[in-house]
Amino acid sequence: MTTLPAATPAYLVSLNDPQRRAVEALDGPVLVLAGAGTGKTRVLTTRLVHLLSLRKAWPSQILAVTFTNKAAREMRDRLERVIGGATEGLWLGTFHALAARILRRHAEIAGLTSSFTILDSDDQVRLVKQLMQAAGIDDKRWAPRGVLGVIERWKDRGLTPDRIDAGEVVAAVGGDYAGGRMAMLYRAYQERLKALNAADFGDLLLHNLTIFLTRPEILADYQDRFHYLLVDEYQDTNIAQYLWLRLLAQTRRNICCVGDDDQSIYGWRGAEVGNILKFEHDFPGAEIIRLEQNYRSTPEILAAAAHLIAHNRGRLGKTLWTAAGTGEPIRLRGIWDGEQEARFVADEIEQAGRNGIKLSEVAVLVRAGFQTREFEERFIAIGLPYRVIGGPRFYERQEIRDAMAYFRLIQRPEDDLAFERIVNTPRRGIGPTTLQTLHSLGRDREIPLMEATRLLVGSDELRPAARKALEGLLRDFDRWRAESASLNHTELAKIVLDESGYTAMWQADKTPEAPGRLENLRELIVAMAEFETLVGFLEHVSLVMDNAAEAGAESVTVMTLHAAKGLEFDLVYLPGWEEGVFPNQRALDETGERGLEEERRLAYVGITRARKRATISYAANRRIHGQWQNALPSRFIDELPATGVERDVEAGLYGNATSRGFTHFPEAVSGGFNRFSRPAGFAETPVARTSFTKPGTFAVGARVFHDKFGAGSVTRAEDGKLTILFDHAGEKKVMESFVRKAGS
DNA sequence: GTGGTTCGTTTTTTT
DNA sequence: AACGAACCAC
Repeated sequence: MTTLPAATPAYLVSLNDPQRRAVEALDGPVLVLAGAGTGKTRVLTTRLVHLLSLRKAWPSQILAVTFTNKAAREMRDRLERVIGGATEGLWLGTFHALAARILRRHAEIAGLTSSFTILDSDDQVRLVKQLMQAAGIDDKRWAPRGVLGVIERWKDRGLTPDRIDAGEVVAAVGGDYAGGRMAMLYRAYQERLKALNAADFGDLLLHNLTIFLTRPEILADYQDRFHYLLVDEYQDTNIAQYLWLRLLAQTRRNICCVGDDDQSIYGWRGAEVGNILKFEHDFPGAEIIRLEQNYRSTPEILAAAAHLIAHNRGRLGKTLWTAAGTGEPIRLRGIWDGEQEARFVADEIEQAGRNGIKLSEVAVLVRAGFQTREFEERFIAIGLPYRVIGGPRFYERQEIRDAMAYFRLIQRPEDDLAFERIVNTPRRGIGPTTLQTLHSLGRDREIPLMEATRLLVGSDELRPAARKALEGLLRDFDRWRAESASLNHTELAKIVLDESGYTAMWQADKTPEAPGRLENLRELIVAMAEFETLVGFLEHVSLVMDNAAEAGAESVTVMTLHAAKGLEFDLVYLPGWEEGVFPNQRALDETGERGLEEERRLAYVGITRARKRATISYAANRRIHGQWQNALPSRFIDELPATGVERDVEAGLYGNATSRGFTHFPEAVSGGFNRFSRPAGFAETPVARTSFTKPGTFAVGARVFHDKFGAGSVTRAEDGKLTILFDHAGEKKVMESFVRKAGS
């Protein structure tokens, strides 16, 4: 190593050699391969500290990207602790938050305005479903979620509809889904988003790419601005994110990516391990630094993890080691059924608690969310305090989204998705029929639903009850909007929830969840208070808000393996290591060998969460979807080392054969992607599409026909609104769109 | 338009 | 088994 400067800053002294190199290699491309528990976060923050204290760059010239808000928050907190409040101007955030910031500045280039909304997944699905129905595509044969999944994977790859149409991506995965009409649906979806002035999460990145590629001077500006780039969890980046980074780093080439190819577990949502594997190729002359000294786990835990992950091909390769002395062996337990497995785990944890282990240092890590239930039931039965991480996020809860829809609609009356969400919540007697009428007019005139409502309440088109309800709603919104100018936004929010009857709706609700929902609404108001404006708050909710109540009482943590990445516990329980469950059968079916390797990395992540002891278990019988099933031990169990693992399998679990006699299922189905290649079946039902007349078609005296009121004569015509004397229904005011020439 | 009943589905999940 | 969506009867 080079000679140390006279005064080595304190923050460098306690680093080990590779860590220090990773901190000090400020210029040029650097890839830090940081194994589990090797002090990655520390290196990242110290590097930022180093950059700033050497005055290599101002905070505003540094771009630091993370995946989760939690990671971004942690990094900022740690940084501020070391250097005080001087992080002002630093571009630190998630890919999506940073991309949104850039997109707001240049929204017009992507065909949006700077006030565009960011859709949540619920909005997305509803939108796709509508498009499918409009196109006459059966949404039962092809799940809207599936369609959305394909679109999102395309976006993950940076593919715009043009590039799909150009056939550039011959193997565009999922192109044959929805009867081969995916490309058309994708285009329609994007057009609809543009019309709504909205973007989904994928768009944030995708539009950034479009801006950078079509406006070189804007790209140059950002390239010039960011002197140093820092990227966390690089193994989780998708292609769009990779392209985004590459464009920004192209000129200065001061990019430092930190990641671990062995912990890449998000391939199913577009992450490309390839990005980390080909870093050297993309940035020639890149320095590769391996962090291999583990400060977390015992040698037994590391050996088990290493032995297992060695079964994967195409790794960059790392060998974790530790200075720590011998610990306990990994424990392996074969158990009769799932219930007894939960009993075993619960009893052990209870025992550990009595022996002075803090429950907050114990975790149960499962493959899939549904597996938590068995443990919860058992924990409740014996009174063991626990918490489940995951489940719906705060802002994904129904009541929060409903409330947000009200706020969105005040801010942007043309937000049709928000309108649809709350037009009949609480119940106002607005059903599908009325809604369809609104839609027809909106589509015909190309006006938002709110505007269509305004027109329709001035006519006799709607049933009196519906008309009255909508009139009231419209008045409410006009009033709220007027008040929003003078009132503070939390006050306004309270008024809206109160006057809309939304709060009352939940107060009247007798289900056990109702009180919790009211509590959440109060929490929402509290959260709002931290923001200056409603707009600022809306952005926060779409992009940044995550699960509250992280810390808390002394309790066992139950969560999925995915959620556990980045965390550590003294004692870790890894139940359900059975073929089909883990590795997950669907992962195997859909992505074959690649899927298997990702499952294996998941196992690796699981084991390496443990500081002192890892306990793996599997059950011979398990009830899945209410049906009892036999299960074979996971193949991963065979991949654990012979030494350092203590095996204890109940006698007679698998007949007389050992688990090894008749191993595993045949290899994954060849071809994969079986949900994208279903045989063609019955014909699709085309949806009847009424054709509408354009305004100004009818003059006084014209004979017309209306679906509801029958035939009649026009007595007055103005501005698309007609007064008609119907032969049987009397005189009515009617929107021109809803009548046609008599006899046609 | 609403409320009750049956039918079908069921990974992982951040932003 | 359990939840949500779709369907049917009021």
